[in-house]
Amino acid sequence: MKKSDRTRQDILDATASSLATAGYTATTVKSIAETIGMQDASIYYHFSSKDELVGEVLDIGTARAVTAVDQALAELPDDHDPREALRVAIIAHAEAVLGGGDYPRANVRTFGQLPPDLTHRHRQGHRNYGQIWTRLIDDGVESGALRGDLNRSVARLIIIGALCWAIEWFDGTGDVTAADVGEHVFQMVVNGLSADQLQQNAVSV
Amino acid sequence: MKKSDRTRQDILDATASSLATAGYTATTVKSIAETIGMQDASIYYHFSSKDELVGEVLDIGTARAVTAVDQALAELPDDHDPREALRVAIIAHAEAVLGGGDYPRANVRTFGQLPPDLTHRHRQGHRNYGQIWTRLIDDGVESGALRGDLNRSVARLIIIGALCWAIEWFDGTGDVTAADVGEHVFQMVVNGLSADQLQQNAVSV
DNA sequence: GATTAAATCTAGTACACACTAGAAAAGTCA
DNA sequence: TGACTTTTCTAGTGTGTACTAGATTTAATC
Repeated sequence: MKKSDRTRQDILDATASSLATAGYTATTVKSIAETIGMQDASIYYHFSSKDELVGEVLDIGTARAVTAVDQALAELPDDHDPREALRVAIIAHAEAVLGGGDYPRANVRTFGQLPPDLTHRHRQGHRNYGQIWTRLIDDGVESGALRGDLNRSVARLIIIGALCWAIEWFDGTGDVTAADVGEHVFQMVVNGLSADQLQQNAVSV
Repeated sequence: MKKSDRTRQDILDATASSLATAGYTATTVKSIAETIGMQDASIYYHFSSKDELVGEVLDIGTARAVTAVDQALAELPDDHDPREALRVAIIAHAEAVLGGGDYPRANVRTFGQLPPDLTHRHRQGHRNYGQIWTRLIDDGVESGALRGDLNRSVARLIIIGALCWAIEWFDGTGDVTAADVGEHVFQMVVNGLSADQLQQNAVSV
């Protein structure tokens, strides 16, 4: 019983790592098995198919990202500015996906590469995650902190997109951290790049 | 001579379409051949390998995106505001990648799914494209129109990322157009979401 | 230590893929 | 029409993939 759990975890970890760096297609059952020193057939004692294994990795990734953002928001004071909530959520997302473990990275990295079944399976998870952001933006607009002349859904997807695409170029080397990327996204989408804007939250990297 | 050119173009078009909607792995030589009513082996009379064919599609896509942005910038008056240049470039990119043909879409859609050889082959093209944006941001900062306290490289990648990721959710249905997406990206990253900001370029969708 | 259960391995199957060789067909032009 | 070229097809090869069946080993229990 114990042995099985440990091996199962090893398989999940190896899969998450491979998905995060190599993508879905390049992540083969054989390569996963090799990483943990097993034969590929042995994987099937623990998981019934590649996609069930991948699906479980992606579920964990979604859960971790949601937890990271929820936790960051929970730590805010009760009377926080809606913009501060957005800032905290953006940075939490950036740290989870860029600086965090392989699971959330696997999730974003393989987005758009998955077979239809897996794509469909995770649509609901993504919707739930999107609702966190919908609420943040709605709060901001309704409180008057954020402008209301833009399409909120488009705005939400642009924020998430800027963050998700960062996985394609951010490598953690250099002196820009995952939190720095989040701070930049916040500065840009909330305060704007324009020099005419307020810069009370200016940051230099 | 004529027949061959037409067939070759059909193959390129079918490949671009498949890459843009299904991605690299799901785009098989057989599926391309089926689309244009041929046997898969016949493709090899026109192209020596799948990756040479895909590479050519991606080259065309890059070229079209570059042309679209360059052309939009060329139409600006000589004394334009650097922010207006950024706006025009962002909208041109959005229209080329979201509303344009399959070739630029194929380029963005397959980014991160390509085998190492193809990735390497297109790195230079992407670098050249990035330089257009580097120049736009540098102009803005040096003229004082854009704030200079942010990392320009990170800012550039965030803008491009917000635009590129839109391909994952934008479908052209509904009443949001590709240009609307571009306008939103501009409004957000330049003027900012914050209600405190200037809204002289406000847009409603 | 013997018996049972859990975990892994060996050795395969079937299939989809990119790609090849050579025959057949279609097109070109005197 | 007939000779020639260009284009496409038929029929395959080899490779890598997910996955299976059954033997074999390792661990747990009495």
